[in-house]
Amino acid sequence: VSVVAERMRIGEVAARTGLTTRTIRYYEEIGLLPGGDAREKGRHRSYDEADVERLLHVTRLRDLLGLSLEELSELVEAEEARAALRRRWEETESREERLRIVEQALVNVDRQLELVRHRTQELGRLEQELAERRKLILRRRRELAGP
Amino acid sequence: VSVVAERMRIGEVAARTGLTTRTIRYYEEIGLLPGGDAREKGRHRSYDEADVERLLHVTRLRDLLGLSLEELSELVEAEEARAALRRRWEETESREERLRIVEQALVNVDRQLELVRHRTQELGRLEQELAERRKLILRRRRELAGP
DNA sequence: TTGCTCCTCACGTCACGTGAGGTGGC
DNA sequence: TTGCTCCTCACGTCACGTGAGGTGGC
Repeated sequence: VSVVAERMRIGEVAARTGLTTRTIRYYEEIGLLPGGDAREKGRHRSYDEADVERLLHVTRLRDLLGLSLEELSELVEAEEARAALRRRWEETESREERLRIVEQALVNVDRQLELVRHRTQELGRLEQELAERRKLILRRRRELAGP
Repeated sequence: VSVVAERMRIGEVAARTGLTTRTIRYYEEIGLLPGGDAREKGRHRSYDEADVERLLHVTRLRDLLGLSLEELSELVEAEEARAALRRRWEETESREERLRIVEQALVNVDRQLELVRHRTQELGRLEQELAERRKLILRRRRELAGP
């Protein structure tokens, strides 16, 4: 029993994602967001819940990993393909095809995990160095306050 | 016994920091890098070890924390003031002034530490969610491979 | 029907990249 | 003196911001 997808306009998507409408339109322009292919010029854009989640995920990767939009496109492209395939999941009775889809999803999430962990390590090193500096400062302060 | 500061030109600084000469000149242009105030137009720029370390630190904050150059300037401004004051450290016999310098350095490093830790937390949450997703995918794969 | 939101240009900005043509210093 | 590096414009690009003027749909 599938529910009809809740449709929203760009303003609501902007409010829910914290992005501007300009940014959302720009992402469609460069192909990062699919964008209703069959929209007549001048008519309003329409989005659903999946679009919001996609935007939230993409912008999180953008901010936390510092990726360019082109890199993001590549990273998420496979994911898109997966989503498209997943829509065919129900229709797909072939076990081999289902395995292919799942395998692809795994490669994808693993790539993202690797990037996140690498970043975390770099941040860890930076934190260590800052903490070391802090110690030095504290020591100097103690010496000054001392006898 | 202080050593005469090792002077280098912009190309060497670029090589050692991984930045382009254009970026280094741009940072000077916007005031992020002090830049030899008294350089005759057309003459070569000159840098020392401290400049290299400053650039390395600043670009690390830029990349890992995603700060704008203006935010970076503010964050590092206090640091610059500190460095300037530190040069006067030797000449400063006043205990109160030395304490002020050390106190300022502490505030500064603490601000940077807070930003780093906040980032680390956000990355941690993202990693958790991705790991969760990975589990789901693995479960699906098992089900497909099963009987 | 009236507002509010959305639409499409189109120019501005930030943080540089990329030459073009010319001078400096080991 | 000859190369190589550096110099200063100055225009291009990426990822949007910011209006201007006009239409769409509850």
